[in-house]
This record gives sequence, structure tokens and C-alpha cells, in this order.
Amino acid sequence: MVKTRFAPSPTGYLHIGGARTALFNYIYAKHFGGKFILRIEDTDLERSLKAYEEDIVKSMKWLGLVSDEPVLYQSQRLDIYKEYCQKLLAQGKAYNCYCTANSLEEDKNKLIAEGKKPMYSGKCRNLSDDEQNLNLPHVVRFKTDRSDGNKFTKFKDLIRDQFVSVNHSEIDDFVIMRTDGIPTYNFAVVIDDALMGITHIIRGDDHLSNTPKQVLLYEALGFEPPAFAHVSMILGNDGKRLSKRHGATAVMQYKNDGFLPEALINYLVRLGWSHGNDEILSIDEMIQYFDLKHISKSAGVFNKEKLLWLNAHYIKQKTAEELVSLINDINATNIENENNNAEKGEIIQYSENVAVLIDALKPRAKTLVEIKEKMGFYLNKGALSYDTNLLGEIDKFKLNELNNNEYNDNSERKESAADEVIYFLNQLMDFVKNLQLNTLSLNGVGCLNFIKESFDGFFSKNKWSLKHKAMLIRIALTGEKISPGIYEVIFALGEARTLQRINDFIEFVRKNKFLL
RNA sequence: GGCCCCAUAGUCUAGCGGUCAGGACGUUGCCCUCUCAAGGCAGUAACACGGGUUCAAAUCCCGUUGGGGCUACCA
Repeated sequence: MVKTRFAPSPTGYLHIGGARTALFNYIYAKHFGGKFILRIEDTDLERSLKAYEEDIVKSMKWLGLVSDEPVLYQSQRLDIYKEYCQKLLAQGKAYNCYCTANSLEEDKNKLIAEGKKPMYSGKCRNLSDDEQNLNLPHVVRFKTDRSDGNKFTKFKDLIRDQFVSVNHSEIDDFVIMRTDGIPTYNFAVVIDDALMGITHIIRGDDHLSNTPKQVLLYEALGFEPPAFAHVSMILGNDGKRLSKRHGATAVMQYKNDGFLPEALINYLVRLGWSHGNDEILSIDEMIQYFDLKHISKSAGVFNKEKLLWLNAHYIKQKTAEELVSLINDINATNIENENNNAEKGEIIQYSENVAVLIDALKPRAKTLVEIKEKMGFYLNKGALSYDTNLLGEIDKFKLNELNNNEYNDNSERKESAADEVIYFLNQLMDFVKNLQLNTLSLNGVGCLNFIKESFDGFFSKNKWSLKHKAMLIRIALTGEKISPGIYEVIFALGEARTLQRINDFIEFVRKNKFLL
């Protein structure tokens, strides 16, 4: 059975590079009906943090990448590593090293100064029992085979579909057990992967150079090495390895910024893997089609524009009701997470008005956060504070569209413009009152149609056109120059708030007449 | 520096000896249109360079250049 794992270290939040590696492991295992396991590599006591650990678990859950077995923590398996270390020691495949950090540093600097490769001198490699004192601080080093001056260790990489081989002269007698008895990465990974029965290791290619060491360890321990597949790194738009300075890298940040997990997953799977010309893939399709053969060997640049496009796509697939709960979920998250970009705010109450509004907003937003922002005029329960720069739009307003009458001077024209605006808005108020929206027993679409038809009549009766009147209505109702269609806005707002806002706006125009 | 890996448009990629080098994001123009989007149509743009192998190379080989990784008692 195929068994894969994702083994992050909790020294930082789960970032999108890790998420992609996890995804590849997950869909690869599922493709073969196998298992996927999450393992936390917390052997770096200095840098590992509980908060990061929790973030990783939470992020994986959000992405839907669930572990098929209980999450494993290396810090809870210390005895196991010790046992295997003893085994290697007993077999003479590893040795205790008493060299101090200082002397190691000196040796290293000397070698660098001489232009040589900085490697361990091998001073403790052949100490006799008499020369050993286990009470002294010491590490355990792996005894790399140097019997043949031209010995190579090789392994096959499934993504490159070729062998990578390294001369033992390049492999140091690396430390497998630290002074404090905690295993190093290379040692713990091998033991865990072997004991867990991992069949395929899919990981970042920053581990490519570590693999020969691990292969050596598999051999020394008497384990069968798994298959290796090294995925290239994700780069920022400057071509450098992706990091915080490129903007958001943490998975949870994307949640807070209003991205859907399916969009992130879809983006990530296509960054480095392809299935012909397919761009939109559900997780089931990914599982069905995934293979190592079509994983790209070269590094990929993270492109937020394309992620946004995918996010917009998946937003359009959601129902208004789903979107409401998704948006509310972000806000719930933000209460506990202070470093967020999303707007704090009250919970959106689902209703038919909200549904119509959100359906209108769906094609206009690339993120959930954007939807909420664009709903601002609706969510604002009180009076709008109209910005005086809106007066520029009002200035363009013409009551009688066919009439190109000239004014004697500018002030006359402006005075007249304000009067025309107010006249129109009063007409509009009467019209809206007559609609009697409250008494209608129509559903959302039906009501929208009714509003549209009524407006058609209202405009044609007065020889007006929607084209020339819509902006003023939009501004009065939303305080913005950009919004969904005005019929949707009116439906969402409902009769009382629509009338109130028109009234408020009339007051605003009266007050600012002189600014026109 | 040494070792390892990589190289198709601005970006993600298809391609696996013979293609008008295909798709997607972006971008540009047009259409639609109550604003803004969405949508539709059209356009733009690539095989890093130099040698081989071959009747034929984006595809195979070797260099060069460029990028990345490792070179820790980090992972």
C-alpha cells in the first residue's frame, strides 16, 4: 500500500510551499487508495513553538488535508531514536564525538581559509574504549564509509526520473544525535519514515542534497529505502525563494484574506503539476489524475493574480447562503487573530435581501473580504456620510436629457442643477412609495423583475432614461460611484431604508448646493 | 568556493525527433452594459546561448551563462 507523509517542523506557520508539498503527498496517496500521515518534526527545541504546531494542524484541516492516522510528534519518540542510535554504535556504524563546538569551529575556519571543503576532521572516529568517557558531553556521528576512495551513494528521484549520485568524499561524518540526546533531522526522519512504513517521500528539493545521507542511514539501519520525489521550490516574483517579504505566505493568512480553500488548493496543484490543459480541478479530479511524472522539475513563481482568478471562480460557484457563512467564519477567526487584513464587523444575517445582494456581488469580487466590503452600504445600518467629491457626478446630472439649454453664467447653471437633482429625487421618492415593496408577496427574482418593470414605466413616462439617471440613484442609495445594479440595491435595502437614504441625500444636496 | 538540481511568453504550463510551438493568468482592443465587474470575441508575447547527433531537434548529448539548493549539535 502506498503511504505518504507530510513532515513539517513547527518553526513557523504553515506556508504555501509546505501546503503544496502536503497536497502532493495527500493526492498521491489517495490516488493509489493509500494513506497520508501528518508528522510534526519538533526536534529543534530552540525554534519549535506550540503555536506553530497548532497553526499547522489548523491549516491542514482548513485545506482538507486530513491525516489518516493520529498526528505523530517526534518529540514523543525520543526513546526510539536512542535505541537505534545505540544499535549503530554497537555495530560500529556510528561513533561518539567529544569535540567541542569551539574546536570544530576552528577546524572549519582553517579548512575554509585553505580553500578546502569544511568537513569534520574525524578526530574521534577511531577512539578506543579507554579514550572514551560517556560522562563528557558528546554527540554521535555517523561513520561514513571511506574504505573506497571513489565510493558513491545513489538514489533514484521519481520526478527527474534519473539517479542522483554523490561521492562519499562529499558526505561528512554528520551528527545524528546531539549532546542533549535529541536526534538531528536526518536521523529522525529515516527512523520514522522506515518505522511508519512510508513508501514514497515527496518533499521539497531543498532536501535533495540530504538524501544520500539518509540513504546511507537506511542501509546502516537495515531498512529498505523508500522512493524519493523532490519537488522544486516556490519562488517570489523576484525569482527568490518565497518568504514573508513577498507578502502573505501563511496558509491561514489566505483564509483571513478571503480565499477559499478549494481555490488555494487548485492554484497550488497547478503550480508545478499539470494534467494537459486542465486549469480548474476539483480535489477528486486531482486525486484521479495526479502523477509524479507531470510534476515540473523547475522552480515556480508564485502568482497572486492567478490565485485571485481561481478564487473568483470558486466564489461564483457558491450559493449566497454558503458565502454568508464563509464570510462570517472569517470574522469569527479574526476575533482571535489580531494580525489580519479582513474587516472586523458584525455577523451578516442571512435573508433574501442579502441573497440577492450577494448574488449581484459574486461576479464583482475576487475574495470574500471584498464581498463584505462591497456590502458596506447595506451593512451600514445608520445614515450614510456622503462624500463631497460625489458632487462631481451630480454636476453631470441632467433632468431633461434632450434639452441642451445654455446658461447665462456658471452659477446659474449650478443653482439650476441642484434644483433639478432635488426635483428628480422627490419624484423618485414618490415612485418608490407607490411601489409598496413591503406588501409584495414575490420572491427575490420576481420582486427584482417587478422593480425593473416599474422603473421602465417611471422613466418612459417622464422621457428619462436609466442610463442618465442611474448614477444619481446609485450615489443616493449607496454613497458610492460603484455598486451592483440599482434594482438589486433597492431590493436589498427595502422600502424604508431606500426612502430614508433618498431623503438624506436630498438634505446633503441642499446643504452643499453652493459647492456644486 | 565545492557538490547537487533546474532552464518554453511577464507568470503557471502542454509538448516527450517532423506541431502554423497549444492552453491558462495578466495585458491590449472590441462587443454587451445603469456604474463597476462578470461574460463573449479578437490581439499581444516564449523554446537562454554555443556546439554536436540526426534527413529532421523545444524535444537527445556536451559545454557556457543564468537561477535555486546543500555545505549546522535547522529542518
